Amino acid sequence: MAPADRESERPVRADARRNRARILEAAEAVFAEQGASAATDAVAERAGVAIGTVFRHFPTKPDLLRAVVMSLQDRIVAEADAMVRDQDAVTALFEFCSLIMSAGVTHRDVFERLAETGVQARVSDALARLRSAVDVLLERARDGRAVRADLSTDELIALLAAVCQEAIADDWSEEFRRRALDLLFDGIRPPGSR
Amino acid sequence: MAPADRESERPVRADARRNRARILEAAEAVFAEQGASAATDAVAERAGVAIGTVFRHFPTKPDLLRAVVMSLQDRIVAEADAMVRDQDAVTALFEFCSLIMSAGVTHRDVFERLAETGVQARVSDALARLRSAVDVLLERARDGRAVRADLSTDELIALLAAVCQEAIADDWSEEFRRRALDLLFDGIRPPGSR
DNA sequence: TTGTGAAGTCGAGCAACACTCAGGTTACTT
DNA sequence: AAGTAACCTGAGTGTTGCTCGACTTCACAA
Repeated sequence: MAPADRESERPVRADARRNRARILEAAEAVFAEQGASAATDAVAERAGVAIGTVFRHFPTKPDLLRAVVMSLQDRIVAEADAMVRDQDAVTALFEFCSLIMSAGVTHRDVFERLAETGVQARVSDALARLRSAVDVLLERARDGRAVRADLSTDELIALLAAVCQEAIADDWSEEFRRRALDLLFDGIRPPGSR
Repeated sequence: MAPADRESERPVRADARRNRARILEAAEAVFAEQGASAATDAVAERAGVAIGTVFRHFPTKPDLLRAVVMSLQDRIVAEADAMVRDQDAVTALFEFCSLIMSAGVTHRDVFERLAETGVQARVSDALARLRSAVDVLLERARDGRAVRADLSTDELIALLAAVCQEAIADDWSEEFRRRALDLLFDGIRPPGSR
């Protein structure tokens, strides 16, 4: 019998893990500089590995691009998640939405260039990973009568994602972003609460 | 002196115009079947012309894809434009938004496949071409006290485009689409008008 | 320490694709 | 009918995503 079948899988070799990280880092830099249409060779060179290694870790180019997006989203998600834990006010939901939009617009150039090659960085995906956090915020807001009672988490996420996505795509100014959220929230508020 | 300098450009040759139309038609069919990553050869073959001809009319592949999108949008825009002229009720604005969303979702598969190669079929572009129509509808709605007075055409277009875009990307059901519009409009209505 | 095998790396090479261009063809003008 | 510019053709070029068999390195055990 195998000595240690914990997880039933052997641990990833150290050099492999190191190379993976290097490639990801290089890819982010290269794609940010030259756009998503940059050749994979460039990524390999910058990472200090051969082409084959890149394709071993990320079998296809979309896979690599997706990984870059995920790694970016991870940071945003972590940031948003931390914020939720700090805030306790009823307005936290609004602030949260505002933060998500700002974060998206900040990394706009990278998302934009990635989109050129057909890799969508869907805001709704990022928000889906924050579903439990949104749930908490929404329930608190409902209790505080800050939003209408019949609003579901799915609906909130969908609308927020929609506005966010467009804000990124069209590079809305901060003023315009705030105005959009205001309009959105006025519709979300319960009747007669203005 | 030139005999007829009307437009100062010679008319396009008949065969060229014919070929352009054929290529566009073929491209729409091929991309709908095989996705936007289909080779340009396939389009040329289907259109019954040589590769060079395709690239003469559409110098780059994104150009071709964009042209396909434009031709699709043209139909939707025409449909929406006709609707605006017929309707006269205050609810026309809502119906208009509903139509735009439906049209987008109907052609979802084509837009989706085009997006794979990085060609965005932006709803906001289509709406920008309908700006004057939206303007009319919005003014009517404002006069009828159906929307708040401080809502600008740009804001309306931006929000509508955002929701539409997401509806297409996430393939919202008709029920969900209606719900989203309801939420959006409740926020657009003037204070105390529910 | 040293042997062993699997996991990882390497990079020349292949296939597919976007795009070019020199030469032949066709549609308009006079 | 003749001239000419626009148009079409399709083999060819350069680039890119990806493969694969030979080689190397790590992890673990004896």
